[in-house]
Amino acid sequence: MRLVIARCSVDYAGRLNAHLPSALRLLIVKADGSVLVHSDGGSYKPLNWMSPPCKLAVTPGRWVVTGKAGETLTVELEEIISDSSFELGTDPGLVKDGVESHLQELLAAQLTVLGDGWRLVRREFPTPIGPVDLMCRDAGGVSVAIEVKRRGEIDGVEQLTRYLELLNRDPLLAPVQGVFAAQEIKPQARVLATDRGIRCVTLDYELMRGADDASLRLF
Amino acid sequence: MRLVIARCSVDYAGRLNAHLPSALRLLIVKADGSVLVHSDGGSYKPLNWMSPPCKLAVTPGRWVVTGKAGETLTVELEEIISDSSFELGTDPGLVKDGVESHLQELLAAQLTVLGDGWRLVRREFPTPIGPVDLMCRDAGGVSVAIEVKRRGEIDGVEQLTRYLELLNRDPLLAPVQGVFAAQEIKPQARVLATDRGIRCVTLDYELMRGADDASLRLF
DNA sequence: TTGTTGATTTCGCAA
DNA sequence: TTGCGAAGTCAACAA
Repeated sequence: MRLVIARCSVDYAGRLNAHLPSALRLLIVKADGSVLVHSDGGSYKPLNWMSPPCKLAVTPGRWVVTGKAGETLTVELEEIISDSSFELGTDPGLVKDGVESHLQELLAAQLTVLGDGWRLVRREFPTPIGPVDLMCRDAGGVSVAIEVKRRGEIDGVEQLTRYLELLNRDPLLAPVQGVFAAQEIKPQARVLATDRGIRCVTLDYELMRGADDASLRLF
Repeated sequence: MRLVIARCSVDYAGRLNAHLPSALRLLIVKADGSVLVHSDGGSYKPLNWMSPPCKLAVTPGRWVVTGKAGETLTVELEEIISDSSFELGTDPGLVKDGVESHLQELLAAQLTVLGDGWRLVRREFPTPIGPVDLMCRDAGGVSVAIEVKRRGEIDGVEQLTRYLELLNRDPLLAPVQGVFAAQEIKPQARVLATDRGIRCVTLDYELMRGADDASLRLF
């Protein structure tokens, strides 16, 4: 990894064109040849960058990075303040806990959140257009397809609608009800879901995780 | 901006929990207090990070960064290889060209691309499920809702279909026709749109920008 | 290889 | 401030 602090201007030409006027910035060249241009603010996103795979051509005062699809990042170096390189080696990688799949697990184990007497048919119930997160039957034996999201937006409602349309063609399952379950449901998504007869349920992750821990402690 | 190369392990606790085992990494502390943990590969996204606004508490061998919502990033420093700081100043920022909003502007100013006698009712025409990019009336006074995309895919057709369904419930507007306009329209999107009676129009960005420049030169 | 979906998404615009 | 849609989205996983 090479770190350069330099006064530079940058141009990108690819899907769009973008230009950065001259200023002091941090340039990072990673082991795979990818280049990041960072300012001293903003978020984790660089001002400009080139993703791997790409090729870096260095000439005095100018770097030209060319990507797989022919897009180019051109860095004009005007003044180099600092230039250093380090061998970091490969990274063991990130371990995550608490994403959608976890939410799905918890809900599958706590169907009483949705109603008494519900039972799980299966998780990741397969359909020709993709898997339904949870397939259940309610106390009356009616099929219910559940879409689980961390944040419920319109796309998720569309997704569930497509599943329901398909599932309702199967006489062994029909009629199939829909439940849209998320930690947070956007107003527009709620309007669309309600308009289509889909029930919306807000999930409390901390509460569900707590209930899960409590049930584990009983054994 | 402070750059540290160090052997470290990192823990994040917020919306989710994430852990990074010990390894050599680049740590960036920006002027606004935000922290980025980068490995020597991957993309421009850090392995772990804390976005501003946040507060950094430094003790020997340990950094604790606390975010606005109480989430924390904890870095355990085991061995520091390099540690340097730089004053970069504020960045003039990025200039972009070629994104959807620009395409929408150009089309609004050049409705003749779609047909003679068309007039613009308004851009970003509001509906309960989101704004329609362009609302127009054709030469015969018939309402037309236009969805503008850089790349036309199925999602865009679905979006326009939702708008049309809603708009056609309004007796003051109905019947409302649909136009799907994009620089590039995927075959599947074209098939779906055509099947639903939506007209597809491919936009030539360079040509439209040229026409725009030409019209400006007349004044 | 191609497509789909999730993300600590981030970013920008408009109400 | 808040909400919503786009992004040079990226990245993981399945077909």
